[in-house]
Amino acid sequence: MTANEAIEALRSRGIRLTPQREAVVRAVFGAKGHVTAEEVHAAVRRRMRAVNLTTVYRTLQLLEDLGFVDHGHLGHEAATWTPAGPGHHHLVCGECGAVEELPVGILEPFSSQVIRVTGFTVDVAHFALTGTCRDCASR
Amino acid sequence: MTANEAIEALRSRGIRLTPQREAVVRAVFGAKGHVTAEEVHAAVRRRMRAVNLTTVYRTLQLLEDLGFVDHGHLGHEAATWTPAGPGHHHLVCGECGAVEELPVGILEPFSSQVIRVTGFTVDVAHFALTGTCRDCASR
DNA sequence: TTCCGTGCAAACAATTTGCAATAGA
DNA sequence: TCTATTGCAAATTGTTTGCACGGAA
Repeated sequence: MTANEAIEALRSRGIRLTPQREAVVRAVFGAKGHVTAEEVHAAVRRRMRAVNLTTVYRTLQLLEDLGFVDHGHLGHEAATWTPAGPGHHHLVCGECGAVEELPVGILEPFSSQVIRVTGFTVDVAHFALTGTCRDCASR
Repeated sequence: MTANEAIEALRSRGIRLTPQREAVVRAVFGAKGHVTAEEVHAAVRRRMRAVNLTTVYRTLQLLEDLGFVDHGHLGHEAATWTPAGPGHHHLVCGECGAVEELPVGILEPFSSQVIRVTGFTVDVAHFALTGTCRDCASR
């Protein structure tokens, strides 16, 4: 889904299209990777005079409810948003903060085992796993 | 490690043993499972007149630095502490909040694959995975 | 016109920090 | 004694909420 498609989807569902919402959509879909609400806020401000952080949060929430974006937690800090998609798992180094992305498929055997044993459907992408990266481990 | 052992270990390392610290140690080691700082605070208060929440946080931090306890995150709310140990992984149901514990061993094949491919040593127990439990999934 | 959406300020929860008073060793 | 530890209040960070005004449809 592209920014334009998301905007069109909003309109066709009868959801009011405001310049703020359009700007937030473009910021999330236009970002390279994960963005925090603050980052979206900053990006939006670059194009519009003033948009409230609250509005950014509310719009991200709306977009998530509609299934257009997802959010996850890379660590103790702010949540991050991405356009909705298959997602990937994150490994965050507790020492240096480096983030490594893994395709969710790598956890596939694990997820199926879990669902078989416990009935739990795992949402692998929501919380990151922490650990120690190669560089920090070798110190 | 038991509460008494932890207390003895503090003493033998020349770390000042205050009644507050002793109480926090007993609260964490005496709890059935994971406890939040608030819960430790409440438990401690049951035995002592007044201990500050700040002191509870500081003591938990100290105990963690010494390797006597670990903390993890089950969801968006408060962190939880447990006596240090092999740990287990947590699956939290996003719908109903049910928590399922898994021995970390179940992730062993995954962890070794990750360390082989990326060099990352995964700390499987720190953040919980989210998902949907059997009951909620069948609704 | 009619609500929905926005901005603002204030509320929130979990946790941390500065600093003076206090109490272990 | 002398420094580590405590308590208290205030600061922080990320996020949410209440409410009156303003703007999409």
